[in-house]
Amino acid sequence: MYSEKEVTIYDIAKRLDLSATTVSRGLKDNPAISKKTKKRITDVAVEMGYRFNTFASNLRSKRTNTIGVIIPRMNSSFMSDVLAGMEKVANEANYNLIISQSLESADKEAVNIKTMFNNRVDGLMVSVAYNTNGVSQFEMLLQKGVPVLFFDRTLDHPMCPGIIIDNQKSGYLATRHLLDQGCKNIIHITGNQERNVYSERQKGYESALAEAGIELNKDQTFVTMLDEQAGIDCAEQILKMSPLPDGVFVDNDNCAANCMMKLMDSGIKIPEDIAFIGFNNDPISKIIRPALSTISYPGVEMGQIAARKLISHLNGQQNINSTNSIVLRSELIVRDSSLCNRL
Amino acid sequence: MYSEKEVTIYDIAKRLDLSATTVSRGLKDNPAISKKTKKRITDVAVEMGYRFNTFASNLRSKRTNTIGVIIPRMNSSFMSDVLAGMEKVANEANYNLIISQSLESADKEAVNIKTMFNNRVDGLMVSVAYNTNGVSQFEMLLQKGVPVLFFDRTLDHPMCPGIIIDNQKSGYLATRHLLDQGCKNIIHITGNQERNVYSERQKGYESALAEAGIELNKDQTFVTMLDEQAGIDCAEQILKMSPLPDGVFVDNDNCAANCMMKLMDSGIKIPEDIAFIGFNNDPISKIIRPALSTISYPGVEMGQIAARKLISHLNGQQNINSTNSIVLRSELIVRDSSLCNRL
DNA sequence: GTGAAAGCGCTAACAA
DNA sequence: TTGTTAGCGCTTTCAC
Repeated sequence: MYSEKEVTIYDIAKRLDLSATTVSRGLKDNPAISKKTKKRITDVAVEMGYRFNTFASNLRSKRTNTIGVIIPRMNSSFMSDVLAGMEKVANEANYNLIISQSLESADKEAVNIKTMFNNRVDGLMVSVAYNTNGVSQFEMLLQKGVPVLFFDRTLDHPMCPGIIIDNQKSGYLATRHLLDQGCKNIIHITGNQERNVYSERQKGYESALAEAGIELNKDQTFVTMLDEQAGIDCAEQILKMSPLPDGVFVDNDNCAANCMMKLMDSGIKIPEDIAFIGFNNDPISKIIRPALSTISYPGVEMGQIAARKLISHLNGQQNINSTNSIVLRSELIVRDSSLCNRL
Repeated sequence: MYSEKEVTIYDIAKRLDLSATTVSRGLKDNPAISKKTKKRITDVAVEMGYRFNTFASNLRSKRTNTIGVIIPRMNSSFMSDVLAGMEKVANEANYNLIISQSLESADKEAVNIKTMFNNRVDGLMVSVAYNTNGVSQFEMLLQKGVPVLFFDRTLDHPMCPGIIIDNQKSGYLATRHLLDQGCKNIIHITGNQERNVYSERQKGYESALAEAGIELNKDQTFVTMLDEQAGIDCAEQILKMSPLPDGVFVDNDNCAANCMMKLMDSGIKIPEDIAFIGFNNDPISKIIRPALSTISYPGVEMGQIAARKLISHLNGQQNINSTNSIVLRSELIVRDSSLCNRL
């Protein structure tokens, strides 16, 4: 496939009557090499069309300066914030990022982990798929001393810290806010209860109800994929309920938005008939009318902290196992979709 | 950093009293190796915790089975569709994807190209950054016979085909639709006119106006970043105009949505006072009220076709230079935001 | 169906 | 400040 033979440091060395080592050092900006020699080397390298061979380098040095990231999907505002945060920190520390999507499939995630493993990532940051089960797929990495860190959707593992928000408190705050508005019959649209983020929010929902002396009704918790279709499907279910709920707490803004629209299209008034609150503070929550109340989620910060934590471990500055989890601040954001004031 | 010594095919070979060659073949499922030997090899590999060394393999074989993708950002619904399409095709053909973001910066893009180059991608697919200038940064790849293909935001290069939609026609259709609704004073909110996608849409806008006998007013073309802030800024500019425009065509749905909301918050009625049409058919266009008219953009298909094209070149099935560009179908989608019928 | 030998391009360790 | 030597782990080539 290649039209010309590759130029190596040996070719440059021969041309300049130097050793390959010197050329290697010169290209790496090693302080042991004189300015003059460096310039000669880089000039000839450019002239000869030399390109650095990452594979040979990695093979020899056994370091890749690459960090793997596995996420469910990149097409959410939250995730791209996280990635932006990680990228910035990694870049400044001279690490590359390999990003891959599990597309919410545990199988695909396992394949991605294996690929990362074979590509010898120095460390791995993961937000697990919807249906991921157990932590065994990470053992091969940990056994080789490759640190694994979870963020957002975490798993419990003694070796792997998690960067999270207080999901239970957030679920409590959201539910409590609806209760404060006078809602008495509140639906929680959530995700797989195996995922910490969703089960914690459910706990928060339950504790707020309990505190208000409202009995928990399991039929009022909808476990879904939290995508657009789920929002529409839930709306249809809600329309069949009697009595109608007077409040809905959805663990995802996009899902909430679709649910809301479907209900409004069917003549339901929001917030008068049903109050709504979402989660994540996605841009859509500001655009939709009524504007969607939600819980803020510090994506950029989460990405930065995760990357910083991992890199400081890789550089030997701070062992990653010294922390179990880091909890970031999240906040209730009240907008029109929940302001019904029925009291 | 690694706790144990790495297991190599030699270790497996020694243990099984075979040669490294045989082990390599066994792991690769080479037909020359007997079923029984294969099983012994894979079993011992697992037992010993062997992991395939991609670097050594790539170094030796001079192939990476990796395709690079450089895009402005991943956080749009359109781009994640494209990536999903590429990923599927690449996966099936046994290629890996390395994805990186230019974040709309030509400098970062150039760095990414270089990284891809050093990582010896077999081919590269690019949608260029907002301010990319010229094509020289791709020459190093082309000189080494690494094929480069553009999609969406393309550059003109005799060696690099582009996968696009008919942006001019789409711009024409959008503008024409507003004219058909009786708009006579139409703003076009677009991006850098160096980018084909935006200049072509501007051409379409201009030709529709010309056809309707409306004189072009350069003040009615806003060149912006097309992001959320741009939408808000444009709304503020529009509010200062006298007379107010009666139609707005925005080259991006998200930008359009933010512009629309800002105008509505200021008391403008849509579509009665100002009709709106966006571009891309993002999910937000369906959620916003009034629902946003737009131009559909076949992201998944674009990704699949781009990947298929590149891979068939890499496999020697069809030379990539035989095509200059592939134009996909896009369509006008009429929703409430443009239905003002002033005629 | 299996093996021996060579070398991909780089850098670590040691030497000068 | 620069050089020598060796070897990272794999696959290719040729041989049987």
